[in-house]
Amino acid sequence: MTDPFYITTPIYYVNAKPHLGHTYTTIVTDVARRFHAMKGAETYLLTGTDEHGDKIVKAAEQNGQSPREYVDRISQMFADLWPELNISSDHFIRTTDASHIAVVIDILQKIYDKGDIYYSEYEGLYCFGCERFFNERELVDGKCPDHGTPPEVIKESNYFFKMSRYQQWLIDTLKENPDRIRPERYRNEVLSFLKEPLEDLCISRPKSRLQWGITLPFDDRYVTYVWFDALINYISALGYPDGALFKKFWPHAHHVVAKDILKPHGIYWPTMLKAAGIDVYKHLMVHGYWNVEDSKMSKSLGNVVDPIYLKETYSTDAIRYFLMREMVFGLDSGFSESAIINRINSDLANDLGNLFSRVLGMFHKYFKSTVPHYDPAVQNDFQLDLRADAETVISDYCTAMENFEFHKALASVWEYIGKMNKYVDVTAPWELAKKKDAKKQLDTVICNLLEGLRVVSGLIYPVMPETAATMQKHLGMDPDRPFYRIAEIREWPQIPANRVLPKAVSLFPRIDPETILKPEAGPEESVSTLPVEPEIGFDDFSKIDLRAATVIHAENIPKADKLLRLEIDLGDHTRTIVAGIAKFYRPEELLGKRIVVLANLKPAKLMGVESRGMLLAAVEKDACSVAVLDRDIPAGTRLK
RNA sequence: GGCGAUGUAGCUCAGUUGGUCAGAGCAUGCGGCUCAUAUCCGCAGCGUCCGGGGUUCAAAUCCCUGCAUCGCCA
Repeated sequence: MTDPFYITTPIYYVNAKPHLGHTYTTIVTDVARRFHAMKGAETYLLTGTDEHGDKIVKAAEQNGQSPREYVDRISQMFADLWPELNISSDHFIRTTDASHIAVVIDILQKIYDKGDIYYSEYEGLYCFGCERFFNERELVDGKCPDHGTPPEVIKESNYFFKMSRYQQWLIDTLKENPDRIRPERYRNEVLSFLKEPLEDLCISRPKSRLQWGITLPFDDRYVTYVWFDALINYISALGYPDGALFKKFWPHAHHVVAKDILKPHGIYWPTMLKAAGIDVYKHLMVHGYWNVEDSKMSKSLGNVVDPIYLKETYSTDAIRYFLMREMVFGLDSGFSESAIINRINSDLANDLGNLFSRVLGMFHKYFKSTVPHYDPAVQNDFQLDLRADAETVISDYCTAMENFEFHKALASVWEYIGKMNKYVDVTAPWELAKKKDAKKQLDTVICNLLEGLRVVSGLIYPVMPETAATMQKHLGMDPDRPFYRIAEIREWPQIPANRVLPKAVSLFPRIDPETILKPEAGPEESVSTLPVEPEIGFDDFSKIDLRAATVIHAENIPKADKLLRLEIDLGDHTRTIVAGIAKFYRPEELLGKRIVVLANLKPAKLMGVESRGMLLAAVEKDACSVAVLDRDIPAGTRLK
């Protein structure tokens, strides 16, 4: 009856810890899966990790581990995180799994036998420091952006997948299936990309450069390019080609990805599937980015986007709600802790939590915790009809959820919550309780409110499963039922008369923004009153590698009104640093200055620019002065 | 440089085919209730619907142009 529902996250690249972006994507898939289960579908949720490629080898080296040890460790961090956020996948795939590797080899061989893979020589600009090719655009003044050295032209032979052969087919199939890639803007993006001739895809890396990958079945001197390997996870996980899961779920595949990996999923993957003789996935759902504003100046950005920090500070359900309510699927959204607190306080605490509390409070007070008899005949004494409104909200909600318009789905539920609050106000049960002849009315009013809460609890389940369960427990519903199907939620009334309900609890305590956002005051406000840091010894100081450096280039970073990007000369090499002084210095003011740089600071990415070190400056709220050396000294000289 | 998108109240955004379209939520101010987590309900603002031109009886909505922001591509 209801189609099976197969939904995937991308497999996450294990060169970094899980962060907010991974969290959002994965929660989306979990919410969608739970919703489809409510519609009666058999569901399958796949996530996992992508573990091959040269970036992994580098990251492992930096951590002093073998690639295997490293990927095991990071992969486990992902696997451990999802249950913390109430996400349970049906399978967690790793591209280092033997079963996955076997399928990749199978697909490669199939496409190779078909004649869609050929061997060819390639010439390009190669940086030996980075161990990778660059194209002209990526170079800065013709030099490697990381090493400051000019790349060399080298020739390399590789295997290529004839992606170009499927260009017209891909265009046609996208036009025949206008909703394959959603939202529409991303479909248009892919189509516009396809207006230009498609280049064939290089799918191998010589082992002289990279060993950490899947060896090509037809040439053991090469390993498979990481994207070609990775995408296949979506079918290898289901036991392609003959697995029962593959047969059942693959025709109903929905991939959820962030917009940065639109091209591999919108172009590489369908052409790969076509070449291998496999049907294309049903939907590719593309979402935007969370633009993070750090509200706590002294806390690193990393902390705020750390899923565990968020969960521990705000609760899993609150974070899930915030992410689903705040972002319009497909568009970018702002992320800040004050926005989270705002949502929690107004939507969760004031609207839903307080409604739950006031309804159950009256119920226990007026009915001694025992559910009264529901008499539909007593309806209509008031202008509001919670039962009819429930029908409407359930329909609106379902439509929105099916279209991945989670924010709309939740907004419609909250509209209903608003109606319930209004209903309490208009019916004024506390007045009815005082009148002797209004018992029947009071019964009906409370029953309607309990039923309304039941509907709400059912609908919020995909987003807030814990809260749904708590509400249902206090409404006397079956505690063993994880969720209710849409068709069941529609039935009204359902809460049995005479059932005794447990005392209410507070679903969402209000959060005082001060307690979370205040404690670690930013250096901006408090520098003048801060005591000097605790004493350190000389050995502590000697860990700090300060160097004289000359600014050879400076520019503003687009979109970042506080940041400047500086190229600095350190004597034997140059490097890029990012400085948060754009409000006080124009780029040209800094050119040629002899500044002081903390040279052994761990690199960090700011607004997409990697900063390798930081300059020293005296900073307060409205002023800033960069430390400069007052006499000539060679760049690179150490300060001590 | 090419293609595309967006620009609506302090903030985040709805506004389908041009005619109650000037809206919602949050924030702000005022009033009301007391069942409730100082919550809830009601009322009130503030907008040159980016600027300029045009089509039309009528445009936030269509056309042209300028500016700004963003995305993709080169």
